[in-house]
Amino acid sequence: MAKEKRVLLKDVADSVGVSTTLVSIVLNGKAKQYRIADEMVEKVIKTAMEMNYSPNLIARNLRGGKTQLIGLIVTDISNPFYSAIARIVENRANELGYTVVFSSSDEDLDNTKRLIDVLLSKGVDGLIVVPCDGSENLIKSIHDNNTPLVLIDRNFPGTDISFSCLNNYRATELTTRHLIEQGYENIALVGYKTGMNHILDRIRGYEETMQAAGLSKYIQVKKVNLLNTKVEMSNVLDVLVNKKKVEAVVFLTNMLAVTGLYCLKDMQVRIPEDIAFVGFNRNDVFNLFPSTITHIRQPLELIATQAVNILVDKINHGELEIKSMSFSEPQLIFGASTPKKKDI
Amino acid sequence: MAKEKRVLLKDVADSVGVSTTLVSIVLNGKAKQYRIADEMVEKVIKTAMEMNYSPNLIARNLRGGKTQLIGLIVTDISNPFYSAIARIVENRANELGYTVVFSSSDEDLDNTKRLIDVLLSKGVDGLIVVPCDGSENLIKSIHDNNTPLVLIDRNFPGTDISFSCLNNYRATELTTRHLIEQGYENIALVGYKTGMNHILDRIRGYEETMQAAGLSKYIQVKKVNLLNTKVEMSNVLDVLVNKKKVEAVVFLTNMLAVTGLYCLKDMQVRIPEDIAFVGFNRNDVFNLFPSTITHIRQPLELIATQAVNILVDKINHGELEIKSMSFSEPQLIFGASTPKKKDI
DNA sequence: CTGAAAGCGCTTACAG
DNA sequence: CTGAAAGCGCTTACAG
Repeated sequence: MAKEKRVLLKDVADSVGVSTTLVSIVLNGKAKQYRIADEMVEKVIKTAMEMNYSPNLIARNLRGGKTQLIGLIVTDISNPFYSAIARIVENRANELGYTVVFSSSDEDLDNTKRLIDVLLSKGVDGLIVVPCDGSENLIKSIHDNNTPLVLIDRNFPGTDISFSCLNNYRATELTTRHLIEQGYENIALVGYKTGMNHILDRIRGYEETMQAAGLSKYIQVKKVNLLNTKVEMSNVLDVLVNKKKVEAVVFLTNMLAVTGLYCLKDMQVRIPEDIAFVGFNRNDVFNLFPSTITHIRQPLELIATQAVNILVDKINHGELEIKSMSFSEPQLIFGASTPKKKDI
Repeated sequence: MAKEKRVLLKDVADSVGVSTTLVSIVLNGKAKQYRIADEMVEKVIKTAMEMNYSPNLIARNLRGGKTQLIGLIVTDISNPFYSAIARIVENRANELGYTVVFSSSDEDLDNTKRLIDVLLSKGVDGLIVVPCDGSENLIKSIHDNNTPLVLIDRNFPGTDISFSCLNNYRATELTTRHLIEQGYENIALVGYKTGMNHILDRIRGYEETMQAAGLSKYIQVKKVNLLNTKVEMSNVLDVLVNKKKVEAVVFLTNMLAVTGLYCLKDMQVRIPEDIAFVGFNRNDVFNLFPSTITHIRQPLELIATQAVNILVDKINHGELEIKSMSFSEPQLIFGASTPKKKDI
């Protein structure tokens, strides 16, 4: 129970009877480069193992300026969508020898700024960020400061900041086209209030597809507030269902879809008998629903893995000037919630 | 776009025209202690602000041996239960000036060992760990090595390792007593295969309460495997419902409860008409269920906050020898899934 | 092939 | 009140 002193490089060196330089070289696999004698290499490694030596990364990092730490800023780690991303980021980062530090911004600009400062002062080698509304200038300044940085899930078009996200336009284009093919015309969209590009792209995908199909007069986009979503969602759906008599509704995020499901249930509106329903991303909740739910599937594995790959490239090869854009393609999963209209 | 050099302590010192010592003292709030002149303090702080100086924590840590980093090892950050804990840990850690590094062990001993090594070599000041089955010796050795360590969610009784977890015995005692009061007798339990104490305690709470009520002959504990839970759950529920004719079933984790809900739905077994149902922890899925679900509520906020508090105490006051045991009390949330038996 | 020494950016006795 | 210097534990030119 005595405070065991940690084994230092010097301890190993003393034990073998050589300099710390030699031990450091051997343990960093540069023996050949320095043409160290084979027996020496063996002896050093053996001793280090026996003494259970592990380098103090802090010291190593102070020297080399690298921590092998990646900072991940999401809006809320307890949101299943982001914790799923976090897990994939973690796995890929581990494979590449990195460890992940995470933080939640709660979609707040000041928080984001503070978190980035904290993470940078902890010495993270780079950042993966889900940017919040209004953070474009902040992110740009970090990027211009030559900090390796990759956006995930959302991006800033027109900047040279790298990102990995869904092809959002395509997601709603696919969805809308599917609904039209199934015979629906009065199709509504439910998103949330934000200036962020991922949502705007999803809205455009819907609007332009409706327009191209000559259904402009049915275009209606409802935006709820992210805060008291439940109340607003009830109101929005009440209008859409009872006043506008929409035939199908598309939700732009997973949380919106789940909330929508609850509200429709409360309103005793049946899916798909009374209204066709399309969600965004899979959710466990869908399992319990009488009919399977049609939804957009994001290739999360790909999106998150790409983000790490791009970031580590930047860190290692100093490819800070190069902008990597990774748009992953969505998949539409057909369920019973969007049957051919005549089938109802 | 030029690589801006980071502002160093020395830069500030040069700018003011004093030594780094002085700047360091002022910026660390020790001006009074060293009786530094007020104008000097003001000038230093002003200059540091203007130059946008932020200390290199790596260097500071190398010197002081502290990183203000906490390592959190859960079984899977993408499991909503653990991501909820992670979020609370994050919040409390931030309040206390710490940042969280997280890792997922996948309930695997070797992973746990590797992750602990990595986190320690990153220089985390302490660890919060959800220990996996068979990790007792590993954890003990870390603890004996005087690394600040707190277990969360699960604990090792009979050791002097601090922990913050639910009063697990009480959870199933409450539940079982409630069911008995509602008039049920043939009550079954579904857990999973593990030697970990939290599940064993929950089983004991059930068994001893059944026994005390003279219902020993009805005691039946089913254990599914965590891997292909779905298939095993179907089989288990088939036996319980169709063969054993149980009147009520209690699930020992949230994932088990949700899976149970799906399986019962597939089997077209109605809740509560055909069987009474008790879940563990709230889940969004419950919202969609025709009747509200009776479930055990863990005070997650308290459990996670306590874990951080205990850990930071250990880190700051070196209270490594003191064992802190925090058992938080469960709450039974009554729902429509466990009505009085005669009401059915 | 191997070692003495400088240096990464801080903090903190120690000296004045 | 203030500064010169040592030291945290490494790595890496530099010298031999």
